[in-house]
Amino acid sequence: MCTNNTIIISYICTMDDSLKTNHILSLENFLPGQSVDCVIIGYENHELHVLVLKWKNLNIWSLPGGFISKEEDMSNAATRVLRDRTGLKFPYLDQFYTFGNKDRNSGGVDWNVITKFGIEVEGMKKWLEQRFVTTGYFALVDLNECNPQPDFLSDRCEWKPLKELPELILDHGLIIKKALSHIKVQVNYLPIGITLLPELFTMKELQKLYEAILDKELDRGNFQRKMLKLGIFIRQEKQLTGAANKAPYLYKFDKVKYEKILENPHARFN
Amino acid sequence: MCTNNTIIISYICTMDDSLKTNHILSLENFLPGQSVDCVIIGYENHELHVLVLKWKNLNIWSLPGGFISKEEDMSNAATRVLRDRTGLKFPYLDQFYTFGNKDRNSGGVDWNVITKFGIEVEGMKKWLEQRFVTTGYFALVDLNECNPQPDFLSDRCEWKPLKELPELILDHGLIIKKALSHIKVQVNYLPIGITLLPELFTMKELQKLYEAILDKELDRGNFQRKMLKLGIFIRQEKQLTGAANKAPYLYKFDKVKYEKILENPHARFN
DNA sequence: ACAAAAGTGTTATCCTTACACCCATGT
DNA sequence: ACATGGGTGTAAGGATAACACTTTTGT
Repeated sequence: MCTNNTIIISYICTMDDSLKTNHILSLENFLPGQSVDCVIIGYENHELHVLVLKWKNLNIWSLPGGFISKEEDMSNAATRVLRDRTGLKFPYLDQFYTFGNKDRNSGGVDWNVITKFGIEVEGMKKWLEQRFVTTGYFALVDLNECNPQPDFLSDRCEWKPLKELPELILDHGLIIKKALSHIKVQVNYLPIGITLLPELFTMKELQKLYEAILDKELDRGNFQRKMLKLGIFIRQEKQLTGAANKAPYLYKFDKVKYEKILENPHARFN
Repeated sequence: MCTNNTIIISYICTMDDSLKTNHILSLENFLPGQSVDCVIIGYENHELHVLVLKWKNLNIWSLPGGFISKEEDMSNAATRVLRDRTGLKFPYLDQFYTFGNKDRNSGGVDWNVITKFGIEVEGMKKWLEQRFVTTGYFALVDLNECNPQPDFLSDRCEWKPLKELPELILDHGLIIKKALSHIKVQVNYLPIGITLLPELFTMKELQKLYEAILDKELDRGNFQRKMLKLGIFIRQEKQLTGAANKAPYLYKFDKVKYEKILENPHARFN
């Protein structure tokens, strides 16, 4: 049982080195009935995107998630999931809500499907069928720095724009909604731009990002003035767009000043 | 084993009637390694208070908490704990954070003390010693409407002002801190006044409440104007204080208008 | 009369909003 | 020349902050 489990668990959960050497990996090494799910958010083409998994040979989609080793902090489990799916080392990641409804993961999924995945682990099906309480984490990432990797249940790991999200298993759709509304409410306290945009960006791009998060249009001139007044931007030379208009400036963040300003409430967008 | 457990569990967890009739109550009926803790907040004498428990015959203090039945939603467990400790039927209660550090409840407590409590349940000590992930809920209540009741571990259940909190077990101090900072950040979206103050109150009292939550002083005149402009107050006749000054008006909330205003951001206090 | 606290007023300053205007660029 | 979108300007209205003035009440 151990050898088999060791293989599987290395899929479920790429352990930290410290955990690897100290423990035999098997389902008993995880907290029963507890999991983490990650809403990994990126931004491209003026739209927010979420990273989702498609299950092997099936038209079933889910959020990336994982179990919590008895030897690790819960936040570590979330970091692990995020790292395994994206390759990112120092992501922005935070907890936003814990989903504990009794029936949240009963029904909707026939766990017999895992037998088709070539997974033969003693107790695996029973493990997956038990009642789970899951804690939702959200990550803000630069989509272009990610290298999406499917997990042991899935054959695809893809960015989907919010408006084209497939139907997701269980309450994963609700989990995404909750993450987005959390980000919307907390927008003034989160490092939105610095995590979701590439190193260099235009004010227009930053504005479109805020518009996507707040789900409403903002005035161009006012946005620019408000943002620049924060004093956390470094203006670069002009961009040579080749478009039929004035070339916009490129900006990058003054990371030191950004850190300071996040501690206290700053520019407000309502 | 069952009879004994049934008695104990009725202390740990006053079940809903629906649960009572359907299940034999024993430790196996609870989610292992998962709990809820409640930061129950009241307001009196210009200070925020938290409801805490003192363990039987010991100088050990903790937050009221409980376990989650396999047959109930997690939020129901929190409501149950709150109801059992305060008698309140329709409290304002919300989740704010889940604490999942590996070592959060290892060390610090010698669970052998429970043998002194006259509790003899098979596996009880082991149950309490396992690693727990706990979800924090906060409640905003009218302190005068509460009827504090100790649980099976405690002989006292008391309101303590924030500045006179005793040392608490495990990470319960941290849990309170996190709850307070959550309330501070969310203050404009929470029904602060309507839950924490009695039916009738003066503007001065409301101001002192906001000052306690925000931990800073506010200008009297500006506070009054800002609040009243919200249009959610009904002015009553003057109060006959007997103090050597002009008698202040009493107010009560217009609950219908209050509901509406909480949905959208309203008056801001920073 | 006086102190104390309520209720209300005043003013300068800042922020927000909704536009308008000019500038640079490629077709 | 002209359309397109960037950068900046402006003026009205609202919100904020600091403080002053008046009113009520018990001693």
